[in-house]
Amino acid sequence: MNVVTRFAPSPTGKFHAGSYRTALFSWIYAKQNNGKFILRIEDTDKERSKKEYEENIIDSLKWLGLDYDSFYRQSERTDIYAGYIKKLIDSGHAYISDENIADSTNADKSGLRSHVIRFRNPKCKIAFDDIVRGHIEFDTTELGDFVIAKDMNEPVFHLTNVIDDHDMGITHIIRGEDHISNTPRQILLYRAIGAEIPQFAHIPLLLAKDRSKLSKRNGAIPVSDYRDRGYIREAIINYMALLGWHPADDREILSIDEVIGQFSLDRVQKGGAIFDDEKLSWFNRQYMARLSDEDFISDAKPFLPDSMNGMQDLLKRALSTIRSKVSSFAEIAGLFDNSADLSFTITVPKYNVNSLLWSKNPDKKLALKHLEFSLNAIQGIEDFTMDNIKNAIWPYAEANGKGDVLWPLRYAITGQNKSPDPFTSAYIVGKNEAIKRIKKACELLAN
RNA sequence: GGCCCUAUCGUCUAGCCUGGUCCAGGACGGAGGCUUUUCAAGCCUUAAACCCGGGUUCAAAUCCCGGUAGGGUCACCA
Repeated sequence: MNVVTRFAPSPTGKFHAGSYRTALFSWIYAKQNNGKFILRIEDTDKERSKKEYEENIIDSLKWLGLDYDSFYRQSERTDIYAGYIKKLIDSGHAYISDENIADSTNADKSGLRSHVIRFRNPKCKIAFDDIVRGHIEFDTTELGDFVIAKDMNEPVFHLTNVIDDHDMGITHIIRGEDHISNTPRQILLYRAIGAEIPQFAHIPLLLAKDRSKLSKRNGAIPVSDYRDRGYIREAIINYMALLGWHPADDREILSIDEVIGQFSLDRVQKGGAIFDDEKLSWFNRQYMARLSDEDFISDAKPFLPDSMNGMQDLLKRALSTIRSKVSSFAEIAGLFDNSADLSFTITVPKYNVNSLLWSKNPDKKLALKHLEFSLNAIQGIEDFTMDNIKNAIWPYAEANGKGDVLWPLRYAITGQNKSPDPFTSAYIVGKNEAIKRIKKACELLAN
């Protein structure tokens, strides 16, 4: 069988994790079976559908690399639906119904039509076998004669969804669990139009922290925000794939190809999963760590503040520190802000003399003596590398007390309680600047 | 409320089909420790779960029944 899956969002909000995971599973399933993946914008609700949301969905899909083979927009298919509605009425499956608007239970009665097209419900038992949940049965009696169109040119979700899935040859409908209860009436519709019923796979919902359905108002962060914050797309895909699915072994870092290779709808979880931003962040860090220095710098470039322009050398010297401090590219800028970990590389630190003293042994003379040693050692280094700096000072520090020697040195260079170690810090600022700063600290201590 | 779905550490999950190898494994997060005596990262260690009650069985996280809890859905939205 030639597998065809689809992702059918309504453009009524930004593309967030909930719908993204649904799209991802559909996409993976299509790829894995050498099938086709279709994007269909379900914009039949003219009130709530917005072009900007459609663009956000398309952009996000593109950024993530979820490519589709065909693209449709329901608002452009009105004629097709009208044809089906006519057939349904002619065959007696549907009828034009007189509505008593006053009796409607609908809270908002504005916009209600006096005539509407309803499906003639045969009121029977419907059963289907869901790929992830197994056998599910419903009695459609309570559904009544549900509305399938407001008029010939304004069909409603259930109808357009069924017609399109049939028309586009969708073989597997992979969608959220919230659609389970829509399935029986859609099956009724498939039968009425004489269509084959596709396979259903209802995947569990993504939940907010309070275990309710993830939604815009409920902690759902748009995928485009992650892009803007400098997340790596593979990290997002990897993490999302693991929400509701798990490979047979214990590995968690999986490439997209590995996920496609191992994915199976049978192994999809039945219970909903809470989206955990911290774990996503960990995944992103893992993927950042795998980047070469060159790739890291080029990926980071768009996120660097203007003040970093022309400071490529500094960026390179500080790279190992940056890598250890950051879990997304957008965080790099913050590292160089006032009083942040790397601000000393841009602004010469100001501090109180006493800060130069190791708290467990606050002795000015001792600190001065050790600092003078470090100064000499550093002045004597020809090739100013991190290793050479360390080798020049480390034996002395071990002999004379690491805290006593290293704390004043680090503080002299960085002026901060929290910063990289003294050797790294010296290396990042460079030999001349390091000497300058240590000399200044010595003067302060001498007075 | 009706209908439907679900139920393993705080979170994501493995195991459940084919009962014993599970005093339940991995990962995130937590706690503690190590390190170039500050941070971060890294490494090591550690706490932490089979919703409850009945069965079936020599043996149940795994099978059966009944509760309970959570979620979804009940539109002229999708």
